[in-house]
Amino acid sequence: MNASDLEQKCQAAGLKMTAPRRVILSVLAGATDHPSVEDVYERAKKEDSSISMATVYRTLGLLDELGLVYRHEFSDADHARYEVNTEHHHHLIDIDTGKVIEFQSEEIENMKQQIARDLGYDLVECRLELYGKKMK
Amino acid sequence: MNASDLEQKCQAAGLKMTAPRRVILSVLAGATDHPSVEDVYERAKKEDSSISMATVYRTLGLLDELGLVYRHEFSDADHARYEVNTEHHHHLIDIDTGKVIEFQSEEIENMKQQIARDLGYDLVECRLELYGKKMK
DNA sequence: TTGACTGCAAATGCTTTGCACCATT
DNA sequence: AATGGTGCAAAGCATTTGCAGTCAA
Repeated sequence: MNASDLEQKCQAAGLKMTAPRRVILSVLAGATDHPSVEDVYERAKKEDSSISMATVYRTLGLLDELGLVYRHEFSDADHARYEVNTEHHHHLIDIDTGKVIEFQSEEIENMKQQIARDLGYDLVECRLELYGKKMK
Repeated sequence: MNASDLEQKCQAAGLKMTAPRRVILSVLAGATDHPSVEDVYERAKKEDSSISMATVYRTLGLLDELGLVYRHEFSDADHARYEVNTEHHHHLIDIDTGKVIEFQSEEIENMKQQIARDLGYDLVECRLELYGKKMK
C-alpha cells in the first residue's frame, strides 16, 4: 500500500487530509521496517520539522483504529512499533539484533482456526511472534 | 508448581526468602488466572498489608528474569499479566470478556520450529495468542 | 463557516529508583 | 557482620490531554 492509497482510505473514513498527516502517511508507506512512534516522529520531522509528537501519537492511534496500520508490541522492545496493514503475516524477531523477518504459513493459519474452533471460538485476531537466534 | 517449589527455586537462585517474597510467591502459586501487577499487589496486601507496590514490581521482575514466571502482554489489556511458569502452552483470549483459555498443540510446536529453521534461525522463544469471540 | 486538527505544555499513570532502615544468611 | 531486601516518596518516561489557534472541506 502506497501513500496515496493510504490517503484515499483515510479520506474515505472521514479524516481530513492535513499536511502533517500526509507526511506521516508517506513515512509509513515508505518504511520497510517496523518503526516505533519515535522513529515515525524523527522521519516525519525531516520532511516537516514543525510536526509534533502529539500529532504522531494521535495519527497512529487513528490509523490503528481504522485498521490501516498494525500496532506491534514485540517483547524485545519496550515500545510499540507500527506497520502498514498489507497482507497477513507473522514475525520472527532476531533476539540478538532485533531484526524482524516476516513470514506466512498457510498451515499455521488453518491450525489457528482449528484450535479456536475446537475451543468453541471464532478466531478474530491473532498474534504470533517467533524469537530466535541465527543459526551458525 | 506450588509455593514451596517456588521458594526452593528462588533460594537455589540465591534470593533471600523474606516475608514479602513468601507472600508474593504464595499469591502467584495460588492464582488460577493471569494476574496483573496490581492484582498481585492487592492479593498480597490481604496477607500482609505492609507490602509495597515497589516490592511487587521488584519481585515479579526478578522472577521473570529467573524464568519462574512468564510476563504476558495481551493486547486487550494495557498492563502486563503474570503466570507461574509451568508447562508450555499458549492462550486464547475472549475479546468480549477478557477470559483467558490455555491450550497446547504439538502440531503448532513442530510448525514453529520448522518455520524458524527454514528462515535460518534456532527458535528460542515464541508468543502465540489467539483472540476470539465465543461461538453461539 | 465550522468542526476537525495541530502544537505546545502540562498532566497522567505505570514503573523505576534513591535512600535510610531492616532482615536473611 | 555483610549483603541484599524493603517501604516510602520522589523521579522517570512514554503517552495522553486541555487549550487556543488553524485549516480542510
